[in-house]
Amino acid sequence: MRNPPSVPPVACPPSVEADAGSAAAQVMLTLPRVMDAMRLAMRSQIDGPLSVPQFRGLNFIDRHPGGSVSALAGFLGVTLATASAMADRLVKAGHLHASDSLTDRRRSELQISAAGKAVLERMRRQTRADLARALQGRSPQELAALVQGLQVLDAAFARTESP
Amino acid sequence: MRNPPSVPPVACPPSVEADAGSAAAQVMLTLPRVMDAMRLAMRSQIDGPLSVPQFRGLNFIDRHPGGSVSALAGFLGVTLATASAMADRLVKAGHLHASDSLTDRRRSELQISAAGKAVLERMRRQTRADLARALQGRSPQELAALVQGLQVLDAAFARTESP
DNA sequence: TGCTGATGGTTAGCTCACCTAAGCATATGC
DNA sequence: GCATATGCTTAGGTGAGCTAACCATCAGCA
Repeated sequence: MRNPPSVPPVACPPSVEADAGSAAAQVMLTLPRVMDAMRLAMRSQIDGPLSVPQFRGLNFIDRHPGGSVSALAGFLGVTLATASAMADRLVKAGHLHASDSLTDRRRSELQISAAGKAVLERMRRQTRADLARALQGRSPQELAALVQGLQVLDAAFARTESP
Repeated sequence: MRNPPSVPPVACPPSVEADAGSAAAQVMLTLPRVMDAMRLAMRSQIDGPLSVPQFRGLNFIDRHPGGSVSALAGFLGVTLATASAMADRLVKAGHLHASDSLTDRRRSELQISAAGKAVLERMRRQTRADLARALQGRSPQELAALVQGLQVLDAAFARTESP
């Protein structure tokens, strides 16, 4: 049981009190709401109706060309079966193509297609714009606070993604 | 142009630059990851396997006893059909019970059951504890930044929930 | 060399969360 | 009193997730 450091080494004292518990409560309150908005923003895309998981998966393959289904599953935090099904749908939709690895014939290597890249790019921009619109009107201070807060979250929940 | 009240004007200048666009990008990056962790924390509950939407729904009814299916749908941001199905499952699971309204016989009034209340309470505590554990080790400053950031998000995406 | 176990994927079968479309019952407004 | 609006359900579909069972293939080793 540690008592809180009596004098936190900050130049600028935080204006809200927070411990891990109340931060957790705030996460439970806020995140689902915003995810809803994000899902909505993505679904309402004119042409490229990628779900949030599909968007993440496509992004992953974009950044890791030739990545395997297992790697995809690892990144998404789902089972192999789930990732396999998702890759299947993305291939069927023409966003990905899969080829057998030459060095390990069990493996299948995923590549993003030109069409997939285009969709991805459009989705990125559009969704980002939609979210940005919702954040319009927040002051620069608020936005800075938001980014900082999310970076903390990110660090706390980072799954080790290999470079 | 109002100056923004939810977060008091900070005396100390933000250490990150942020505009709505980059904040949006950070949201897209971070939120899905953390939602995954939250889903996981909820599913791994020994006894009360509520999904995130079910948890939210149960919470809503807990705070709004006698709430209708429409109200539930409105809160969750889903169609009536979806909310109806969800209420059905929750009733079947014994977490909720539904009764016909006396004043409007189309309406059905949802109440949380004692069992539901117990499950809800346990889930709340457990999930909160799980998330808090993930946030363990963050400094008080970081946690304060997180809470502030989330409050900004919350304000930006608040759906008007009736009193 | 051949067995054994780990790894990579797929298939089948299930639940839940979404949706749209269609339909039924009740309220309400003119 | 009839048209319209509201509350909800049913039917049918997709995607995301799971477990369990299974087939390949690879790698270690006796």
